[in-house]
Amino acid sequence: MAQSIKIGKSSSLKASCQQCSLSNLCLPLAVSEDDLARLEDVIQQGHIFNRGDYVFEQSTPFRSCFAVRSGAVKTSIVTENGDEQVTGFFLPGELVGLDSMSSANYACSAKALERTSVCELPVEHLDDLTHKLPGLQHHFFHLMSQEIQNSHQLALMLSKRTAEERIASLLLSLSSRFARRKLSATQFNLPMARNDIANFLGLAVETVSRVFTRFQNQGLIRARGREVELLDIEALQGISQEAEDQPACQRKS
Amino acid sequence: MAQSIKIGKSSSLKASCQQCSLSNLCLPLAVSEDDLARLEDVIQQGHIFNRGDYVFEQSTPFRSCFAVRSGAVKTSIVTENGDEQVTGFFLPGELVGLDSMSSANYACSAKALERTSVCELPVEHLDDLTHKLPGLQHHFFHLMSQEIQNSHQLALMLSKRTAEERIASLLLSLSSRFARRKLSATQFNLPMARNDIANFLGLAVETVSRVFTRFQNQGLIRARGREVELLDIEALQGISQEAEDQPACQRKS
DNA sequence: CGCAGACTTGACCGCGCTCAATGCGAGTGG
DNA sequence: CCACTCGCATTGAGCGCGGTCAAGTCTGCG
Repeated sequence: MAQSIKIGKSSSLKASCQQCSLSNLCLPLAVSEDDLARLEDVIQQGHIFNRGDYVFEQSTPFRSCFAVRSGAVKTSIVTENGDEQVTGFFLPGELVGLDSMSSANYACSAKALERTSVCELPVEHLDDLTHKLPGLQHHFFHLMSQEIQNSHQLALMLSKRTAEERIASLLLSLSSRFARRKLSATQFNLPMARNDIANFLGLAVETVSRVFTRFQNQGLIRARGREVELLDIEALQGISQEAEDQPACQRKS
Repeated sequence: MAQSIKIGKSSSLKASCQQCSLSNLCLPLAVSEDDLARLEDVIQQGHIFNRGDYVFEQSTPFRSCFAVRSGAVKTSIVTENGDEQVTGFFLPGELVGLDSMSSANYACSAKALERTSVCELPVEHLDDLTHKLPGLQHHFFHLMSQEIQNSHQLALMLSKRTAEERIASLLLSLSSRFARRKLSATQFNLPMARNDIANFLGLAVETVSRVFTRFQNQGLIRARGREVELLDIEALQGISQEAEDQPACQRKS
């Protein structure tokens, strides 16, 4: 199923967290240099997954969180009925599995959207570590609370936003996350299929497709398959935050 | 604004967490008896809020989480545009504010839906405590991860469920949470207005109203204002989990 | 008693879903 | 090299759920 390759004997390819180009995203300032050394003993680097592989599957025993190093991961929950909800997309530097912390089993499945490498953080060791390093505990609380906030933002989108607003928001979110990694904010490849976008945003695939072409006709984006270029970011921001009231400048009183 | 009454000099009305009837919900088994004593030193009990009072407000400095002791609280986020999303309802024994943990400011507002008393857990002290009590850290990780899961379930509802399914789900959720506190699972008062239900479930107030009367006409519930009686829980469960496919017994192959 | 806010009910309509057909690119095998 | 297939994406036609707008009713409170 999931093809996981452990690399070497730990010395050869075991790049340290200190040298990792993502360290400022993945573990920002939370821990001192000394502490980093301890952390590295615990983290298992170099798991590789191919497109479609599961990093972990819902309802299997919870063992670890995973930091995405390269590639991309989507998480989703499945109900008894079999319908699925994509709950998030995770890009390099982001942490997957926080929704299962201290649970017996994984609360969602995590699937690689493309060839992806991750670092594994086994919880058993994490418990010890967070106990010894107060900064790390803080950091986890912070990451988890942000995960909650993200999910609340998603709920707001799903319940209040139109199709165009949702898609503009998603494009901008991806854009800023690429920018954080010093990649182009205006030109990138979508790691996920239209289907995943639709599911995540609570839309039909056809609607996603239609909005993409509409945006293209309006000159807001240029899209060919998964290649996307944002041509008018300000307009997209305007769409993504559209209020239901008229903007102040147009209101009567 | 928020009328917060600190009670006595701590000895008189300061019921201990051990004696609190909600302790098994609020702090289940996570800490030993000795540890409970330490915890009690930190928790401030007896804040009282009237209907409509804010327990805390979005974007004000984050200081504490709050455990609901009696009454009910709703949390909501507000965007720049001014539209609001109710993100949760909190009943006695449940913890409010986890989405702001380790943030500078509260990520949402919390408003009392009726006369409500809460216990306050100041984070500064919590940091020390979780450091000393490994069980408590676990407990918080667990509560926060469940909060994420709840929010993901909400997202699933908002993006996949019909109006009837959403309302059936909410009624059943409230029912089981009342039951956990040894209250009737079939007869209770809704702590929130139709408006709040509508906002939470991503519906219009009118739709909520219509579904309530439809359920009533079908003999599933009896509702008069905020008084609700669930007459056919099994039917409601059936509705809440309705699959988009035909049930297996009716499928062709 | 009267008012304001919450709730209900009805008529209408539009966004986005459904169903169905077609287009397109990549991988496969003859 | 083309023919074929399979998955994914696009486009069009039609319609239904739930939103909007507008009255009307109920409830609690001063």
